[in-house]
Amino acid sequence: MSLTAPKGTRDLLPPQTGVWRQVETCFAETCALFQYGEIRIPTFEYTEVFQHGVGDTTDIVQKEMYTFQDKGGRSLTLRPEGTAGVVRSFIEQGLSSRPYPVKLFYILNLFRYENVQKGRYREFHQLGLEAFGAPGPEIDAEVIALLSLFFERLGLRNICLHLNSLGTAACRQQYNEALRRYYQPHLEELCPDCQRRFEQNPLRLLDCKVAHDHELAQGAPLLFDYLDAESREHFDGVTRLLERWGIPYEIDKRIVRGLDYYSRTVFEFVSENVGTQGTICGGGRYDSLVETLGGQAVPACGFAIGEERLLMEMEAQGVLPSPQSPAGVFIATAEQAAVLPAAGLAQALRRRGISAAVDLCRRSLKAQMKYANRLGLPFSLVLGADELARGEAALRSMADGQEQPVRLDDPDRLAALINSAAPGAK
RNA sequence: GUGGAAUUAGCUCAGUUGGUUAGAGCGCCAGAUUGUGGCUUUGGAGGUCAUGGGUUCGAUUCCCAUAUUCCACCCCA
Repeated sequence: MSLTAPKGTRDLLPPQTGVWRQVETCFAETCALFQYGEIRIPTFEYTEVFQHGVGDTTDIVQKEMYTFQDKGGRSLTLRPEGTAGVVRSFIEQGLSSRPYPVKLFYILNLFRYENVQKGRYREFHQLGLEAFGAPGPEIDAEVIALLSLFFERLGLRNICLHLNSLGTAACRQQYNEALRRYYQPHLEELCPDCQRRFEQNPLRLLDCKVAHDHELAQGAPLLFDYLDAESREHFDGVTRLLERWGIPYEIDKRIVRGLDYYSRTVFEFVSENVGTQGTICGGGRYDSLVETLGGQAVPACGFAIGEERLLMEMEAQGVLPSPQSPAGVFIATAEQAAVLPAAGLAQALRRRGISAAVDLCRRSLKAQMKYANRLGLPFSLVLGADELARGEAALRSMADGQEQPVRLDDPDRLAALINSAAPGAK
């Protein structure tokens, strides 16, 4: 038996989990400010949901899915992304009968069978949202405004917003043909990857890092020139709003997004601090996905933030919230006779919302004090024979060692005392 | 799927040009302090030297394979 977590997965332990929770809480609160509600969906779906939703030709479906048969012979897949499952739920639950737009956010763990590198794991986490039923550019811009506010609340700076439009499926197809016409004479010179891209996804040709191919891409036709009038108008609508809010953006004609379902607006937030996987957030509009998966034609828009990458960026910028020391009190017992009163007092304090712990290892008073110190608790409460005889305990401030007697029969007062001093605890 | 580097205590790392009981710092437990943490000091626990083969009188050390970690390609968050 191998006692290691499977490749590409990892354990998250306290106090690190507290940092994650703070980031997730901040996201949920920001979403609530824009009136999004949380959706929770299954960890696995029928495999077709992703085949049709993400697209049969994508890398995700072709080589990255954790697919298995259950005992009933059904083909199931651990979710490699959130959108397809949310759209499946939108259709199945009849959410199109809710008032539009339907605004949903999620915090999910996802699974992709890939080789591990910086900012990429086999199980990873995304903070994301989807908005259904709003056809205009206003929702695209608002979703970006939400992201902008979220990053601001986390204290992040200088995450570059890259913006592009892929147009409709029709003009993208025209453009793909134009690209092929442009590259056809040079087919032999292209790197093997690009020869494959030429067949499968010509848009990716623009993205190649090989020097020669990169040069060639400079002269390639621009997708912008193939946008229909409505897509142009839509795109202008997005940028107009971003400018109104003072949100900086950069038009990046190379961003393409890997998933088949995007149309018109696509965007990324990119950082230089996350290795070569610098995309912290990717999103855009997907007007035909609901229909593709068997629902009505409902336009939609969304994004996903890579939580691991977001945390890396926060660390690089030095804005990671420090893990919080526990608040509350450790009730130390100097005598066996104090164990029962200590247990009673601990529960009385907890009822009053004060975090309290007692010795569970039957250790010496000294060892108990050491324990309380190591946990970083602001207070300990010492119960011994002398104090018990007087109906008291000694409340000790761990920061300065000052002690004061407190009544054992007045937990309300004790709770108030601890609460009033707690905010100062580091 | 491909390529590079790495793997010694819970953590960060020394080390053995192949030789008997493998070390340090931090952390953990306990004592010095018979009712009190942090500083100091003393001691203790904790390692099949990633796993499996091979070479050798002898392998933690050399060789091969595998696993895992880190980084990169593809691609994505």
